[in-house]
Amino acid sequence: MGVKTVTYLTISKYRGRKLERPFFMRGAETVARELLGAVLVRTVNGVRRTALITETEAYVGAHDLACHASKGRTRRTEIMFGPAGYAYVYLIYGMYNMLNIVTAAEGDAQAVLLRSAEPMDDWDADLSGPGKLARAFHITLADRGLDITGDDLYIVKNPHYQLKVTATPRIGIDYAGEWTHAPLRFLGTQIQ
DNA sequence: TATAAGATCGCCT
DNA sequence: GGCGATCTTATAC
Repeated sequence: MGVKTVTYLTISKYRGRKLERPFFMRGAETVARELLGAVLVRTVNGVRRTALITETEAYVGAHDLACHASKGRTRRTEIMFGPAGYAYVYLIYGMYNMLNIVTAAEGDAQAVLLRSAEPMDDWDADLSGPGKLARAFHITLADRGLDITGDDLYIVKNPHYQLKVTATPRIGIDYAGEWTHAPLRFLGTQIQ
């Protein structure tokens, strides 16, 4: 597995359209691919922070043994069975929050994990991992169920701006049997 | 009520 | 490359 060495252009005047609920009401794989090159936006400590999404993973439903929803409909996974466009946040290893976005139809427990991003607009931050990304955007368990199409946390995409997409197996799911090697992790690299 | 393990990271050698 | 931190969740007793 190679180290990411691509340097992204700073797009300080990035403009795009805020993603509304229908965008998320599709399969997690499609949403995960199309989120590459989109921009995550949140105002943290009074400062508007933006980051170009460069790595995602799709968790495609209760039949996906890597997906937490494969354990069934529990208090933890309840949000994933709900409508699309809301945050599924959980704590891993006792210290890192993971930011996911619920996708697909209500009752179909799919979600996309945001794994890494490139800070934009002169923001000096390391967003090169899901724990670091969530920490920098101040995502915590208190944000479970947050509406991703609302005013607090949202995503903007310029359909004319595309990244080259590479698919690989997902990280850290060796327990997932036949699903361990499914190419559902997506990396976006700049097209020259 | 108790226990084991986890969609990670940072520090160590 | 290995390992410890730290706590929620699911599952077992």
